[in-house]
Amino acid sequence: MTPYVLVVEDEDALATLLDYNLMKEGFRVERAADGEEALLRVAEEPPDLVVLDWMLPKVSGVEVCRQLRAGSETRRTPVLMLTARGEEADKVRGLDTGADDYVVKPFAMSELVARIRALLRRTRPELMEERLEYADLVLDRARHRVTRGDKDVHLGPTEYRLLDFLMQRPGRVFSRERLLDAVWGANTYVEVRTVDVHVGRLRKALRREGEPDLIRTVRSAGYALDLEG
Amino acid sequence: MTPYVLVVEDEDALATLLDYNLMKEGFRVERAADGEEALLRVAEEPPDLVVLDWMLPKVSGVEVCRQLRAGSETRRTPVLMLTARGEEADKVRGLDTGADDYVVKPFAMSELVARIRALLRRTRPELMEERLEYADLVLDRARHRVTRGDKDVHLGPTEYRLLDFLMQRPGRVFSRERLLDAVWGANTYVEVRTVDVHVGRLRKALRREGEPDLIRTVRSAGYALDLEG
DNA sequence: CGGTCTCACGACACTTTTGCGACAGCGCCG
DNA sequence: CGGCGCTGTCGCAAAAGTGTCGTGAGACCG
Repeated sequence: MTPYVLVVEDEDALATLLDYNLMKEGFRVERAADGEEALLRVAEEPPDLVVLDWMLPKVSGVEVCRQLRAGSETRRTPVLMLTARGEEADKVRGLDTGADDYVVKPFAMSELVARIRALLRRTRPELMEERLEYADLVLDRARHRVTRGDKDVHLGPTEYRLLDFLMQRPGRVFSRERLLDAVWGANTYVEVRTVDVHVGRLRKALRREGEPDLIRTVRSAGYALDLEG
Repeated sequence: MTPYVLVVEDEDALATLLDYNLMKEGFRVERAADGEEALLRVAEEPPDLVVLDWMLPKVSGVEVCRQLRAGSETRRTPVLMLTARGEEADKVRGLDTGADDYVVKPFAMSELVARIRALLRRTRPELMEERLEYADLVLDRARHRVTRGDKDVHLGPTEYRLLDFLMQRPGRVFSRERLLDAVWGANTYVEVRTVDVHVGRLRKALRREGEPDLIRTVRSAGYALDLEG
């Protein structure tokens, strides 16, 4: 979980307010003060959703949006536009910009949050799911609790996030690099092999006598959550 | 309980009176002196109910009400209008604009409180629940009393509110930030770690020889009311 | 069937996060 | 006033979790 939202807004006070409130709502937030910085950050780590001010220094919101649509990694990243009252609201509505939704300033924070939630639910339902299941494994995000066949499994924070990520796409193989990005965050500097260690720990925690191993190692490729080790 | 009521009233004496009385009745109260401030506060933290003066500087009560109805988060927030005597004719329109109830100034405080209670009971029954239970824990809101297995538990005001909040969703994990918002109020500036201290105090107060700890710590995530520490 | 590569795993030193006792400040009440 | 109950902050020690390394077992390849 912890969807990653990039807030692109030049007005500092508003950016801070957004940051604070979205953080509070359980999102991971990064900020960019202009279009240029926004594109840099997106390149660093593609966000799950972008909140984009219409008017921006250097590269305008519309242009940022266009470029997002051009990138293969970000083509489907939902964009929520912030527009001032009279400001070209019709154009945004017209959707020529490629924004998926918009709110008009000034807006209620609660409305913004609701719209963000709605967008994410539409585009990335697995991020919003309260409960992930695979085989006899259950991960309950609200309770922050993992069980395997009714028995509680205790995980450290990192193993928990790792499992959460793997459970979003069971069966799929992820490279160590991909896992580092997803679980540790894009700009953390950690040995790649550290992933092995945590996968090992997760395996151990998930291990049940007689039950099959749920994590599959794909030699020289990565790991996957999968019946049949 | 501790429903959060936003009082929007420009006349200072009346606002203070309302604040004082509602507080006394067990509500958490915030004040806004005009429509603009009201909308800001609502954006910060959506209240459980709004007491709204009909006549307001900057943005009128009707307009505030209309905007509340526009926000998806606040669409269902009950609004209680305060109208002056001469504004009788406007009563109907007040209800047209989406207010859920109204009282005519001057009014008896007890009537206002009764109407607030009625509205909340209708819209947010879980907030008005008289009695919360979990395991052998009982929190009686009417008596403002907590017992664990027949034995009285003494709590300070903060621990009481904290427990009340946790008991509304047992098992769920709340971050320290979320708890600060819910228990201390959204715009109070208190160290995050203070939550730990109060959780600690609550734990101690709830502790019974031989019984399990009812509060679960989730490392790097928060706390939950839960059997099975 | 060796030579490589890759991975699992235990050990360990280091960080981060929590629990807790101590303490000073505050508002209230007799 | 002076005590009392409550609060918020500190600092420290314990607990829990983290990242790196070395070793050895197995997998893959020609």
